[in-house]
Amino acid sequence: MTAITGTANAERRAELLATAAEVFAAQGYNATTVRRIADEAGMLAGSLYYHFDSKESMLDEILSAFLDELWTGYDTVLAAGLGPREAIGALVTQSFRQIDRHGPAVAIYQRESRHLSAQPRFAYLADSQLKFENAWLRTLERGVAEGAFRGDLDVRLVYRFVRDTVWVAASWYRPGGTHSPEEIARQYLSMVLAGITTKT
Amino acid sequence: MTAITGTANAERRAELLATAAEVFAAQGYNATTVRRIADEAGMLAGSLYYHFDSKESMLDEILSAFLDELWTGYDTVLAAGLGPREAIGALVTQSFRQIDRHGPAVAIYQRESRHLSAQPRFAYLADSQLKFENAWLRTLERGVAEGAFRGDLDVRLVYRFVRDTVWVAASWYRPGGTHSPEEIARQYLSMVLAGITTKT
Amino acid sequence: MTAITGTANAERRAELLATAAEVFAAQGYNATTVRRIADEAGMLAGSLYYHFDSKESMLDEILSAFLDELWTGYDTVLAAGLGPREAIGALVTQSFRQIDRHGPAVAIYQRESRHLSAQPRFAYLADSQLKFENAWLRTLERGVAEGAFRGDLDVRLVYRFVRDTVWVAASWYRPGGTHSPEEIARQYLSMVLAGITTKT
Amino acid sequence: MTAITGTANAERRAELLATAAEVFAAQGYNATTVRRIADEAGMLAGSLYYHFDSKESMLDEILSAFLDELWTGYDTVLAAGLGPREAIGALVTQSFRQIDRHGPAVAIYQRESRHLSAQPRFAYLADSQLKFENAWLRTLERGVAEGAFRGDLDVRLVYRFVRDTVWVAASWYRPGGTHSPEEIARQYLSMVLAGITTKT
DNA sequence: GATGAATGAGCGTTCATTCAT
DNA sequence: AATGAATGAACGCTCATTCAT
Repeated sequence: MTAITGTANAERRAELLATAAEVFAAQGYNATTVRRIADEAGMLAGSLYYHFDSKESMLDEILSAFLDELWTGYDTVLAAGLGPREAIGALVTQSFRQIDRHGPAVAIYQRESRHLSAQPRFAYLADSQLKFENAWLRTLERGVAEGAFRGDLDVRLVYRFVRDTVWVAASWYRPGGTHSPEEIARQYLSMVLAGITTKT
Repeated sequence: MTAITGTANAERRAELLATAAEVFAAQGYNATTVRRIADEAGMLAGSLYYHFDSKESMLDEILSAFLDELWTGYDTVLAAGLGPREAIGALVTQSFRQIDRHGPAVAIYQRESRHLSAQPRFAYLADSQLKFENAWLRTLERGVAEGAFRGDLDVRLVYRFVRDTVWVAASWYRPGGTHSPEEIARQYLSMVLAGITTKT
Repeated sequence: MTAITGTANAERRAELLATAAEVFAAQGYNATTVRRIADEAGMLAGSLYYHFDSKESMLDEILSAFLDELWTGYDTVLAAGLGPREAIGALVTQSFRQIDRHGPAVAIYQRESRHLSAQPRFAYLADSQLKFENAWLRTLERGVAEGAFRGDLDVRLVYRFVRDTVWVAASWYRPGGTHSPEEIARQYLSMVLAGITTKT
Repeated sequence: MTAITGTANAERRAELLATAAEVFAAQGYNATTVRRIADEAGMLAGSLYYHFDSKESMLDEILSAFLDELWTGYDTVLAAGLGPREAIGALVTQSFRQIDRHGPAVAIYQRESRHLSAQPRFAYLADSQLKFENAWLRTLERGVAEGAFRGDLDVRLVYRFVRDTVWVAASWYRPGGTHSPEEIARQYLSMVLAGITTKT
């Protein structure tokens, strides 16, 4: 009984969060009213507070759930002991899969994370950002050291170039379109890798 | 005397707009209160309305001034009759110069233009966007036709790749840093062009 | 249960509108603050917006409800096929009844209708005004043609005279005073009719 | 020198007050902005404060100047020792002349005096109102006592009837129209007097 | 006498949130 | 679980007023 209710409860929460994420992504967090989310979910604004503490806690759950999944994928890649080129390829592909599966969350993250990370509650965004930066920078530096990547470029610039190149796609990518995430990843990689690898 | 006053007036407006642009860029347009802009400018909220009609008209002036300058530069490049590679290079360099000079405006444009362009007042954003897309797509297609650029990639994907790659830089670029806009443009171009040009 | 709630809801709206009408009538629409209405209703200003879209929509509801009732009464009189003297008498009596029942609305109408009717939302005020004028003028002209009313007076002047004479009473009439609306109508009529009817 | 300046000064004040009165009459006192008056006078809002202490003091001057003139005329009539019928006639004619000469002031008085008279500064409005009421009531009562006016009507009702009948005309009367104030007075009187005098 | 720029109080309105039912 | 009604803080904006120039 309790288990069933708990599951039903969890499902309802997930549904509501998915709805909220879509609206946040479409209109921006600040510009989204709680009433709008409730409308979309077929209830009144006040009723959402039975399920969630606040508008902010909805945002929090959306972003942390996304980051949890993201890091599960990334950590697997990083632990696989791949060479620099393959590692970069795997990370990019992972990223496009996340964009495909968590499009709204990615879009929210892109738009809001900078100013959110100043708040204690969202400090984990800054942590994640740092961990992310470290993972990429180390992989790139390893590639330069091994002679796989060009050494004449500022590594931080390359990092930002690759990072932005990938994540910004969330602003136009729509699931179910012409290209699968893997196909987009393939084309992106063929450009990006050509730009940063040494000529052989 | 009148000339001096006129100039002083125009300077004050420009100062206030620069202040507003910085705050809009840092916090987002919606999240920025008119009181915050006034604080930053050392006056009271109501006083801003002596200089501007509304918060929205400040945004309007910031964005249209930016786009005017941008297109002055772009039109010069596009009318110069350059080859595809050189044209892309010149456009990218122009863009980084704009980021250097109008950083906040670029950041605001990135964040807000999608939903703003639905309003009649900001229809020019959609027009600009279209003109921009045409300029880039034609240059890229010309490059493919002439054999300068790779023909195995989706041209729209390449367009988005290059476009985002450049403009997203506004989100981290700070004037007066280690690299000049021209240096950043040079490094970006050496990556981007390697990714899209045919191997010779 | 739903019916009770629906009724309660409608009653609350009506109460709030009556409160608003009194304040509007006492201080003028523009000079009345939403906070004042809310005070009078025992709530906070923002709470009124749960019930109404705007201050203007309160005004709109007050005026259109009044005009609806007014025309219900007038149309009945006009359709009854009375002679000119009896028709004028019935219209005046109807008017005093409206003043008795909708005193504040009448006062608001007197004070605000001229400038309101320029706004599209309140165009119905101008329509009503025109219909009103037509009804009175035709009745008066019929009376002149039939020899019941004096022909030596400017009919439009007579119209204004009678119209103002009646409606201005709303500015001093208070329900529950010494005279009933019917008694006031009787005395008014005995003056007005003596002034405009031919001597027999 | 001082005299000339003083006169020029007084003329400028009078011009500005006339302008203000027209705007107050057309839009209502509260709805009129100081800036609007200044626009109409060809200056900036702040400049009016060289001539007047405040918006309220403009209103004050307009109303008290009007009442001063009104009472000059009324007092002459009341001191002339006329019979009730002639006295009423002379007062009504005086009133229409005031409407003709001080239309805007009369309109402002009609619209604003009730709520203004609660303020100490405008207590003279209530005084004037009282004096006015006394003059009319005594004249009417004298007429009833002498058998000139009907005794079967409530005198206060008759007073309000005649008073409103006259003053409300300010809301539609425009100087220079078809009828002169004397002609309007004549027609009004022929109706009003027929309504209140005894049949002979 | 008049201007230009600012003040400061207050306005209509929005919205996240609360809570009795 | 959800509703209906309300709160209270904040927002964009207006406007009478001030004052150095």
